[in-house]
Amino acid sequence: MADSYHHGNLRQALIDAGIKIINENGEENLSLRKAAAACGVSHAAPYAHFKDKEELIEAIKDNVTEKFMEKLVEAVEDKPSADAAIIAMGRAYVTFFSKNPDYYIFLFGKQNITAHLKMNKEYKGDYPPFLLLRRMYLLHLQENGLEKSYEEQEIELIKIWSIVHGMASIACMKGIKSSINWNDIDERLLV
Amino acid sequence: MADSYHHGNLRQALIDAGIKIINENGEENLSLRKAAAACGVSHAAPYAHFKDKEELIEAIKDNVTEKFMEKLVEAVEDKPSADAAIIAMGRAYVTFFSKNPDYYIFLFGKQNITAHLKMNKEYKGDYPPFLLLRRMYLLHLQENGLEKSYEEQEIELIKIWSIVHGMASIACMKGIKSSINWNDIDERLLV
DNA sequence: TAATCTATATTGACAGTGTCAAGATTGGAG
DNA sequence: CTCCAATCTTGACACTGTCAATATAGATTA
Repeated sequence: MADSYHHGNLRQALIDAGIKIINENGEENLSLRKAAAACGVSHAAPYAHFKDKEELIEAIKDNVTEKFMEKLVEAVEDKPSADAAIIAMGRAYVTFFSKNPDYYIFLFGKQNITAHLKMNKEYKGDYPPFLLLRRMYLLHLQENGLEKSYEEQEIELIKIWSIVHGMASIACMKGIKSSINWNDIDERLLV
Repeated sequence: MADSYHHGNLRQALIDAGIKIINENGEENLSLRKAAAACGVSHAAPYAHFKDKEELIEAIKDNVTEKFMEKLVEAVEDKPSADAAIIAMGRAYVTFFSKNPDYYIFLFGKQNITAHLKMNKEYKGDYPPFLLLRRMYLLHLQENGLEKSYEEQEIELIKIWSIVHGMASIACMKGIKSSINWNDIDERLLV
């Protein structure tokens, strides 16, 4: 099936090839033609599966976000308390992008994330990692018998996420503070 | 001088044209040829001033960073205390990018900021806004008679910056929490 | 002033890019 | 078996970054 006229699974093959190119040569080196060539297919073949270069990139983003979510969910599982889960999630969040700066730039760098979120109906207007954090946070309130207004909750949530996301962001700018071991200090920042 | 063979100030004209294109049509629409055309000059003329497209972009980054620093310095001036200055700086930081999401994406989005910092000798390995924050923070310690180890200082600094930078980052993702008025809550987050 | 030098700008070319239109191929539904 | 819709190819176009060769002009020097 590999060398027949029909590729068989070109869509996923293009996504995988795209991820490979991005990891090896950066996003600016990703082109539809190269991805097509990597799949052994003509330069216009991708247009049977993606209307745009943009649509391929969005598909790759979804794919990477899935991997991201796997790490977050994995970090949250089997934790004794919501607080521990939140800390573990923050640690995983920063670690993920610290290990893969290319992914951070790829996911958040290029453009407003809104367009991405809007394209993917499954998100229903909210970002999966943020939803996970909210779930953990509500658990935290419940476990500690706390009551907060909706606005207070949103502010605290944004505060936590801002710290973690900002750390991840800064962790990717290695030039600024490469001496700090992010894996060690993220816990101290979150408590 | 405008229509003579020699432009007179093509370098700055290209930077200004570049900023205009980015603000009006986004960075992905910036091309050397368009910037050259906007200056009424042939398509290869920019190569007399910039070795690369990248070098033009770096020059534009410097230019935008200057504008950014102006706002931060302005916010810090004439404040009664270091604490007030830090809060004002955080507010200005978020406001700047909240008003100009394109600038946030342009400055931090595309690639690792390291390359940019390394290219500009003037930075000497540290980012001007971060230096300003550190100065304010040291003032804060002094005013309140606090003594902290170097590592504690760095962690607190990163923590503050992470909140602010993360907020700015998220403020640019309007799709996620557009209902929040960032100008109102940043103070509550910082104290 | 006149000659020359250097920074600046032009012209023309090349490979690579995204995208579209027209046509070829194929697997599967009827 | 026939035909259709999905998939893929071929060929073309405008646009891009970049380079080499050349032209121009402002400044320097003789």
